[in-house]
Amino acid sequence: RLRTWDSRSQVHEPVDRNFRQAFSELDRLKDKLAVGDAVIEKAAYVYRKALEKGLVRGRSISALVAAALYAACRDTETPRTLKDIANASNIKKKDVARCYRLLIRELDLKMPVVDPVKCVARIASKAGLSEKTKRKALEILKKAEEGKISAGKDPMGLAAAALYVACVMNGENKTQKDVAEAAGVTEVTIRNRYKGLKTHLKL
Amino acid sequence: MASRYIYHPFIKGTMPQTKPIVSIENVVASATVNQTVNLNLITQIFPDVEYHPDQFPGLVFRLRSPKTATLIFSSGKMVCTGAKSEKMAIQAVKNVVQKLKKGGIPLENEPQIEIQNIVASASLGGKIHLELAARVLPRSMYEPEQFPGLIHRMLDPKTVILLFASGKLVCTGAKKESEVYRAVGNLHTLLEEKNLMIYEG
DNA sequence: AAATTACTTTTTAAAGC
DNA sequence: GCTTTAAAAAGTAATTT
Repeated sequence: RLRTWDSRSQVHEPVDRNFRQAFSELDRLKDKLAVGDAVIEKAAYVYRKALEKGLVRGRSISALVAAALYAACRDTETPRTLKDIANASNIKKKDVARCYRLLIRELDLKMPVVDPVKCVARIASKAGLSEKTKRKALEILKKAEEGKISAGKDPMGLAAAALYVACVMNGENKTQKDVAEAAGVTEVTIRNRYKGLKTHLKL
Repeated sequence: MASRYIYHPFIKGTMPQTKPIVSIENVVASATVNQTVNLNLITQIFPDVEYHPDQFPGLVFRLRSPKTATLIFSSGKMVCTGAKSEKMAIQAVKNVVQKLKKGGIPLENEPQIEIQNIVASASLGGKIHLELAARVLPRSMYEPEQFPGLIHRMLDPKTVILLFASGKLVCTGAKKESEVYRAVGNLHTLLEEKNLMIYEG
């Protein structure tokens, strides 16, 4: 599928040379992150817009490709974290985040806010939690969102805390550390979110 | 919190639901004495200064009052940070130059001073629906995984405001204190117009 | 598990790498 | 781009007690 872009890149302009490098990078990340063609196509579209706007000038192509891919994941609601993209691309999370914000600013992109509900499935499968616990966590999360406790908080931390509470309620033998590691947050964050859930939702 | 200011938007008799409380937190000023300066000589006369030329070309000259840190370069240009008002920033630079003169550093000119940036914090009287604000406010970004506040770029006055769910905010980029008050007032009005504020207590 | 310290974001100038 | 300086906001994190 990337062959159409490759053939377009046959014309030897500096821009096409940049494209080829970006596309091969995207193709490599596609397998590492196991994302679909639609996500890669969106990432390529975003990258092209960035190139047209001259945002690549003086910047790492790899970092911008990674940022474009993260933007595509966010836009398509594909659950990939900044850390996932950073690890797959060997670029510091801080740099991917910086380039991502640049793309949002300069290309006037509007991204949906990460939904904690979508984080639940990933954490639950990584930690090996039951369907019942997952469903309970979703209920807890919905009450939390209604209660306006979510604003400004890391969606992963919220989802992890909801799952931990659900584990306790269902008697699943999972420690805070188990859930924290699966979510990529610390136990302290789970404890802090747990406090909020406990007080505001009377759990 | 040095200079505290309470914003009064009820100019035409329309009483707002809250009055923002603004505090100027940091003022950055640049200055020049229009002549080169021997930084090593300053280090000899003022043993408390920090100067590591291999790390950074500027010398750090700290004042206890006004509590500021001034970077001095061999070109005679300076950057003063930490002041709580435009006036304090200007006075700080004058104090630094005066101390250098009294210490025996040959300076002939008065410093030319320019305010470059003002950082302020403020509290609007209610909580904010950040998620909704992210969708309706132009030039705004809200990424809770990266930072808890919404980043809004205001065109006039040209400033950047970090808005938090608590209704507190940080305004930066202003070059005059009056621009800070105008920016906060503009955002407050905008948030109320678009029903993005939540007044509870 | 509470406290402390420290880092994330934004802004701005300076001289040099 | 980076380096250094200051400052606030609220969240997350790494250490220490």
